[in-house]
Amino acid sequence: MNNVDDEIYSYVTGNPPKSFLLFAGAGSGKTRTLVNVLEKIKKEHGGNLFRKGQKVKVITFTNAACEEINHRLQYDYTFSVSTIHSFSWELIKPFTKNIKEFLEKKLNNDIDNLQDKINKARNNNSRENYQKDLRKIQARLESLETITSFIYSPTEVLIGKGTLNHSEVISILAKFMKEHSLMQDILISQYPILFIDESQDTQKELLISLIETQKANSKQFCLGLFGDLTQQIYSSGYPELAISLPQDWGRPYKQDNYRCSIRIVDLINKIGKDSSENFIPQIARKDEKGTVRLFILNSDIKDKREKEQCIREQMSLISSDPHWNNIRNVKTLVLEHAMAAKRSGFEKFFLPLSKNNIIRDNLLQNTGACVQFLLYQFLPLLESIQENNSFTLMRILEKYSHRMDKSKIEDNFISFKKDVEDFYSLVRDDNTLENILSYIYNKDILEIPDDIKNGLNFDKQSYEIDDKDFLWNQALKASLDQLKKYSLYAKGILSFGTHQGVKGLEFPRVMAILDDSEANGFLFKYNKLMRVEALSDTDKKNIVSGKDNVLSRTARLFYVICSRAEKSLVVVAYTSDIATLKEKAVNSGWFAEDEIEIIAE
DNA sequence: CGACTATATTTTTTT
DNA sequence: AATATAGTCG
Repeated sequence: MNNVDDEIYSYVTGNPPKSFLLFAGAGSGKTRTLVNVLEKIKKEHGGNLFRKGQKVKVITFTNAACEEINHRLQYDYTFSVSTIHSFSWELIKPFTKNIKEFLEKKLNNDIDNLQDKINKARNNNSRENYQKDLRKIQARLESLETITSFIYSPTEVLIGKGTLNHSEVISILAKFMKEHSLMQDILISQYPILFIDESQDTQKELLISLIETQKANSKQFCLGLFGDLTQQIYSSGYPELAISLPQDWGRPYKQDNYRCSIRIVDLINKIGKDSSENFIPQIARKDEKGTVRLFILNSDIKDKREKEQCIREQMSLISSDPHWNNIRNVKTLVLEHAMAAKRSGFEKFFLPLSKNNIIRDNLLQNTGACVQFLLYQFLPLLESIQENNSFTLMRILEKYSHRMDKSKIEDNFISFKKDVEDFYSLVRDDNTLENILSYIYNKDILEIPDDIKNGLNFDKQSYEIDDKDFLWNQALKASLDQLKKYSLYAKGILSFGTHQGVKGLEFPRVMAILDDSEANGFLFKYNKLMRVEALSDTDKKNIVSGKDNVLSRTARLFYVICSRAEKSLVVVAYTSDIATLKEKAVNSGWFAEDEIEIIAE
């Protein structure tokens, strides 16, 4: 326990308890503090809580964080750790009637808005789209009557089964807590102490309702928010959190950084200062000096992948660290998954499928029948053939192949064996998935999921742009090699990560790639941050009115990615104007002249 | 043709 | 939430 841990412990166990917002920057040991405080609560008050049937609730942003904290608490029953979504769902689940009322209101409201748009639409195509949406909402509204209970399942739209999606679950809890003191009572009687990790990104409406709950029950309820406003990177968060809290809240802060080397702490302090006036600089606690470099390249340079490998090799010399040579030892951060796909060579397979949100989610989470078939049946089968491993091949066929069952009869077995042997010549990395799968389909070697089957036999005349059959058809034109690369990415073996996805993580060597020209989103613009691209009128308006804006938003994301690095960091910036970007990098004090390299061609 | 409007685009979150 | 692009109206 250190000072801040003791301070927080005394807030939580005081009479009355004091709620608090802990400012804990990157690498400051925030989770350590959380765990220390919780362990002391257990030691001193665990028995008391148990007798009252109460627990300390801890809310995290991701499943991964949930698992990490649970592990560090040794899965102790004094605590209940969950993601914000499952927390919300658990609380609202029993109130089917109220959820129905909420949905009725929401859906009617959506219907009115759509009706408005339909009336105003001048374009037939968009009118039809609105009408299509309208019919979906009306169907959902009608199905409400017969629903006896809801399920939380946003990936499958099961009409009539009463499904709720991510944002609905959060909104419903926020609304229930705001309007019904019963909901507040249920919460605080179960969980008199509630800690929220990554509170800077916690949904604004829910955070406000929790703060209101605390105000109304300040004698029996302690709300502890852990976070770092400089690391707010989701737009659903609450940027005004710090200034909106009641005066009687504690505001401890952790200023030390135990993660990053001295030079990196220096860099992130400068970025942080530019992102907000209220930024508190960190103090480096590591002895290591560390290395920071900025490489600037032209946006339309060819072979980005190759250039980036050259940069890794240069970094190995600059930082005297041979691990930089191997991409697997360097966490490479890109803004979007598509950029990782292009750099890793699975874009032909991934890009078409990513146009459909459900397939995309399945691809990124290894879920769904198609993805699981490809990863756990199809690929292992092909790899066993390529590796000439007949033992594994037989094991897979025995487990998954229908023809194996029928092969009890001698004649069947001989023809099956021949079909498999003939298959060998098709199994080449450069052959298309379509060719390989067609053979498997025709000879019934494995049972292929319907969506992939429909993709193989695609012959529709008209279809939507996210039609899953069409997208599978496109994706299957990719080579086996692409699927193999995707499989490595899906299993987390490739060293790529997205800028937002690595929140909370740390890596010895980080390559942060800034490439606006390749990005499809619209929220972040590194070239605006670097003063290369002019600010739009909207940007200027937002800045003048003190609203969150591209510059502050991008600066915070830049802060997050740079602060992941423990030893050394290279920022790879693509731009249309190398000279201006360099000037900004030097003038802002972020990089020294001799830390900047330019790759012209 | 200029003025205006509609649309698409990203990340993360669950059983 | 910001903006480029495609499409439509007068």
